Amino acid sequence: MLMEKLRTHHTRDIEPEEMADKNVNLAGWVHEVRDLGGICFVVLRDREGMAQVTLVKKKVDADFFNKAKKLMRESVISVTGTVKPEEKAPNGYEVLPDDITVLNESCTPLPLDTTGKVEAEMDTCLDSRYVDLRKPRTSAIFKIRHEVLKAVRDNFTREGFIETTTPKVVATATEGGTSLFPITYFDREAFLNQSPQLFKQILMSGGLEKVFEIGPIFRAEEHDTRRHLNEATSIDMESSFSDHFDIMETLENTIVHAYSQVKENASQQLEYLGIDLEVPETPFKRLTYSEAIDIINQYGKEELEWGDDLSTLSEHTLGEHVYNETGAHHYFIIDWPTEIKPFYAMPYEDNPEISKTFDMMHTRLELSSGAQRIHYYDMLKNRIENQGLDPDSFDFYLDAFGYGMPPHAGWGLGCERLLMTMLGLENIREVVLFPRDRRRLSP
RNA sequence: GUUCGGAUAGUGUAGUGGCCUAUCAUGGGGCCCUGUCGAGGCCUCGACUCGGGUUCAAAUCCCGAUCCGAACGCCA
Repeated sequence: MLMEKLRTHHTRDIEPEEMADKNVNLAGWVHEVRDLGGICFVVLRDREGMAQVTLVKKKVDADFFNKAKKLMRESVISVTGTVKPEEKAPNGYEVLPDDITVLNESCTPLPLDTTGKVEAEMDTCLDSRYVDLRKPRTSAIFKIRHEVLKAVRDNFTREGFIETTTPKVVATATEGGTSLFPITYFDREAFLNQSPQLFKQILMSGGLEKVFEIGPIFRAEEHDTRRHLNEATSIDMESSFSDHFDIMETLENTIVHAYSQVKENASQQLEYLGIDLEVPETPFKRLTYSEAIDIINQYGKEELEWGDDLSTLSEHTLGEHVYNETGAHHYFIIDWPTEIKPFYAMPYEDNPEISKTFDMMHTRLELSSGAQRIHYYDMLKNRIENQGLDPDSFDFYLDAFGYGMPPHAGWGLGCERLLMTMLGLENIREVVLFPRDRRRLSP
């Protein structure tokens, strides 16, 4: 049998009135079988939706009827039949089958229920992702993820950025701080890269002017929360002849475009998830770090001093305060103390205690951080030394600053955090097909 | 890593010392049923994480292990 005969249409392609009495081939999984005695409904599910296949006992061959009602849930089938508009059927039509071919029978019992009658815990779902993904709710998340990534690419492209890919296997623990995963690279030690940061800056020296990258980042931190992954997807950009305020606008535009494209192109998926998506309004509120500390000290349960990093609790205090004041989830914290930001952050010329940096927050979570970068060789080398790092291990990076590095700025945005906040999901693992966390290495 | 909580059929659960031959739902098998859409009715199958201990008696109490969840911490 030729493969194209297995399917002529997806379930959603069928227009009941236009296609009445037409012959179609559907292919997919047996979602459910409802045997009422004299009539039997087989619900076929494909990626796009579901179709009801109806068999009337009196009108079809007895063997065919008995075979259909014994179909196992989640077996893969192909159905040849005619379209019949039918008000009583779920999508306004049903298919009266001439033949049902079992392409591959499913075992029983299933590792989890795909129909939504019985919930499964996340661990169960992740262990059996191949079945979990057949739940319309789960696959909706990944269709939306696709729309987000597509929108992000669209937005960068229309703003004149070019897409790049940089190495994920790197020679040195480039930035200190976070732990890296060591690997063996032939006879040498290497690491999985924690961020494309240094490479995208080198590309500014390379004259590409505006670049972006969407790719994996790896962090060997033993964190154990619902918002951390050890392998995540980072949306990164770097832009020459720009300062931090310029790229904050790009970030706002990226977020807004992602939201509006999802709203436009994934309405069915949003419905599955029960989400009425609100596109955020720009500009996002800009709060200085000093103002943030004042708010936390005034409204929070802890005292922070200027120069402290924000704790989880204080992020929540701040996020809730901003939401109550503005009704918006997204906001910026700008002008951070230079000391608590990475070595490449550019200090203000008139006040080097603070830097041209920002974090972009969602009510309970940091989504992005960015900065204008230091583009002067000597200044950068000093900052590396001041932070207790060895400038020699940064040669491949520092060299790029000696031969015409333009002023530039950039940010990194966590793809998964963007998605989880967009969809109001509690656990970041829900938006990753095969999440890597402290404990999970397979599937 | 710290603190707290949990582990019962394939899945999700009820069950705080004897009434457990373990509840309910879903699912599998069987029977009935012509319009279901979480179809319905009847029958049936299928489980107490592991190892010690206390007790006449442990799913239940205690100790240890393993695994899981939540908050925090860590996260240039």
